[in-house]
Amino acid sequence: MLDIKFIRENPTLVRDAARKKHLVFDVDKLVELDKIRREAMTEVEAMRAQLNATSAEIAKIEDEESKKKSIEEVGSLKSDLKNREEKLVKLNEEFEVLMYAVPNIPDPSVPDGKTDADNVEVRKVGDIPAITNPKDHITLLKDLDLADFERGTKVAGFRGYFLKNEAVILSMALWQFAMSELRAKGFTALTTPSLATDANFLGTGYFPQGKEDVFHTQDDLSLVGTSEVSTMGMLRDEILKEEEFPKKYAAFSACYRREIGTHGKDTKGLYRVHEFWKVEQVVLCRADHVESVRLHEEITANAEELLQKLGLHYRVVLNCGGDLGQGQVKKYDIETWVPSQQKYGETHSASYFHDFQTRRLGIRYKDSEGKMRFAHSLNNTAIASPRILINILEQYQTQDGYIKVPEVLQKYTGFNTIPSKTS
RNA sequence: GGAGGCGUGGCUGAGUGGUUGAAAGCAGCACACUGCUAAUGUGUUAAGGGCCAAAAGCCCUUCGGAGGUUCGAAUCCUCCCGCCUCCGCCA
Repeated sequence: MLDIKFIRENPTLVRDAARKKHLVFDVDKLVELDKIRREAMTEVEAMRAQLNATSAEIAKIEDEESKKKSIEEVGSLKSDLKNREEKLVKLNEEFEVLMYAVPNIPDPSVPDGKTDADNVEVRKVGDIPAITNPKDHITLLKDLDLADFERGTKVAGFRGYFLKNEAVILSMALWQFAMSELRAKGFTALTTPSLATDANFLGTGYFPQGKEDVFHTQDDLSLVGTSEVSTMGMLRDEILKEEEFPKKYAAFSACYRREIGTHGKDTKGLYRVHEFWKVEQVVLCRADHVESVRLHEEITANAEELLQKLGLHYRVVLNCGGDLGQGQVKKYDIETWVPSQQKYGETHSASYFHDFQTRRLGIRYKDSEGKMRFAHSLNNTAIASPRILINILEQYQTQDGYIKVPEVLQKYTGFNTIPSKTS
């Protein structure tokens, strides 16, 4: 959500933002509605003022007879007011719908483009591992008895899976590794609720537009697709202390995604699943663009450092306008090398929002001049598993059929290799 | 599952139908004073919004949330949410 005053003064910026993000949004309609709404508001408020003044007078009247008379006189004013209030409520509802659909303004450095195919590569890090005839992760998982997809779908339906044996331990090692690294950088470790109320989804920008993408329960709670929802929600309606900034959280939770728009895509294996686990970096800072940018680079670097320590080859891409979410100002995706496909697959996503989320969530602080301000927010993946297992298994496979465990994980796994089970 | 209690400003906490947007304390800010670095005194400090070019000013809304009663509600009624206590149940 943006400040209506900003929208009023900069309709062109909003219009351009929608165009760049390839979103349909009618700014002129919003500005016009805002005008009508304010006129109605002024009217209603004037009537309320009159009513309030009259009530105050009535309180002072001693004589019962004239008191009664004054009370009767208020009647018509009240019914008139009620009518106008009802109209105003409707206008406000319409206004709110549009306000929740306003796109945030992308940074000028965001390239034009429609889909992820138009994203711009920023850098490649590490070397493409030299593996002849690499097996894909599904084959590896089956050969080494690390997953069961058949019974996964039996139990959980399409995209269901069981991880088994070393794959389980490897996943847990990854979470521990990510947590330890981030804690060493001053992040606060959290486990967060996977079930959350609508307000949290609305506040982070996933609702109302993305309502179809999440699982709902019969108790008005929905399953989060990322712990960003619950972590940001944790601070909803709070007034924070400026000196606490930047607040950095390493938030771990199960994540659930319906993947309704992707039915035909990535139907095999661990790349696109309904249920996974993720350590997420969530950061709040003071309302300062430069600080947001600095931290955005920092959380991107944090994720890269994890990948480097894991010895994985990856690249960073700058997402184009069409590949940005409604609230995102700028986003880097980190794509990690998948040898069997000879291409990169998305494993991380780092974005910043300015005050788009915090304005919806009501996360504020008092600045040094005593002015109330909305904080800025950012987030990035640290490690999402099982997806990252694809890259590890494939990049660490050997010609002999076993898989080496990345050195930094060995102290968590307690083993150095995942042996081949096939003879 | 049963019974009861509670939810007030950054924090603690008073307030049960009419200048109460809300006492008091703490914290914050400003000024004054003190030769000692923190105390004392005085004043001041809620948020969101509308009118306005802006300031000043005026006005509206907000005492967990949503409705209702009333000329008038933090205060009465209904529902919902959250917290606490006791009993039961389960581990």
